[in-house]
Amino acid sequence: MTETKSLTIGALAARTGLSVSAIRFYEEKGLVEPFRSSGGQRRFLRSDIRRLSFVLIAQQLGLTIGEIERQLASLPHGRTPTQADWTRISKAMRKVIDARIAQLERTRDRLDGCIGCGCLSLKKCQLYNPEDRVGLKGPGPRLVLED
Amino acid sequence: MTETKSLTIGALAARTGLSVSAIRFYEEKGLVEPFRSSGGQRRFLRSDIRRLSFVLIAQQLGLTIGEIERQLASLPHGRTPTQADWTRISKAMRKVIDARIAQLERTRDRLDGCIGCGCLSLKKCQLYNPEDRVGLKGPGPRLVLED
DNA sequence: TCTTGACCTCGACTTAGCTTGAGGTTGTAC
DNA sequence: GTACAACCTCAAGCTAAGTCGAGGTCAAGA
Repeated sequence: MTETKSLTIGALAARTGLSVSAIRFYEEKGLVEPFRSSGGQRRFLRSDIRRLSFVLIAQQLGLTIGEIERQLASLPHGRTPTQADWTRISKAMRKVIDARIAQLERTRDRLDGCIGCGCLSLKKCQLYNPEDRVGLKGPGPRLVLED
Repeated sequence: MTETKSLTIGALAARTGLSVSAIRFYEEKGLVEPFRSSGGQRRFLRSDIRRLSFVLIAQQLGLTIGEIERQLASLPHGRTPTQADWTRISKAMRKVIDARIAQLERTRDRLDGCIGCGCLSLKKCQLYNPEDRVGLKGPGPRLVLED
C-alpha cells in the first residue's frame, strides 16, 4: 500500500472532492481515461488528480465540459503532463478569465449609467443592446426600452 | 390603436426580443403577471417591458430565474415601477457584478502564480482551494493537489 | 361573415451536468 | 473462506431554461 501506482475511483473522488458518479460521468465525456483492473474496476493515474482539478477550475470559469475536453485534448492521456503542458493551458485559461472580466466591466459601466439616469426606461440605455443581442432579427429597433 | 394601454404577448415579444414561449415560461415562474382579456388572452402592462428587460440583463450576469424573481419581488406588480425602484435594484445588481469581478480576479491571480511555478502539481497551489470548496466534508486535506 | 394570424393549454422534448437506484461483482480484512 | 465495503453497468430521474407540436379558440380586417 505504500507505493500505490494507481488510484481507485473512490480514492480519486476523495482526492478531488468529486463524487464517484461525477468521475464516471467525466470518463464518459472523455475527460479521463482510466484503465481497468483484472476484475474490471477502474484504475486511475495520479496525474488524473491534476486533470480533474483542472476541470473544476475551468468549470468555475464557466467553461462547458465540451470546451474543457478540447483544452485537455492537447494533453496526452498516457503520460504525466509536463510543466510546459500546464503552462500552455493555464495561459489559455487566463485569456478566458480576462475576457470574462472585461465583459463584466462593460456591463457594470452601463449599469452605472442607468443608476444615474433612472434608466431601464430610456431609449439611449446601452444595457439592452449588449453585444450579442443586437440586430439579430432584421431591421427596426428591438430591445429598445423606451416605455 | 393609438392609445394602447396594454400589450399582447406577441407585442411584448417584439419589444423585448424574447420568444412568446419564453414569456409564457417567465409568467409561470412568477416574473410577470399579466391579466387576461375577456377572451382569455394575456394582456401585459407597458411596465412589463422593463421587467423583462431587467430579466435579460440579470441573466447576462449569471443570475438564475429564482434569483431574479427575488429581486423583482420587491417591485409591485400592479403599478409602474418608479425610478427609485429601479435605482435600488440597479445598485443591488452592481454589487453582484462587483463580486463576480472580484472573484474572477482572485482566480486570475492564483492562475498567474501557477503559470510561473509549474503549478497544478504543487501543494501550495491556491487554485484548488477556491473559496466554496474548502473543508466541506470534515477534517483532513482534500482538494490538495500534490501529485 | 368569414378568414387567418395570433393566441390558448398541455404535454413531450432538448441540452448540460449530474444523481439515484437496482441488481450484480470484486477485493480486502479478519 | 467469508463478510462486506467498494466497485460495476444500465436505466431512469433531476434542475434549469426553454422549445416544439397538437388541437383548439380569439379577434380584426376585407
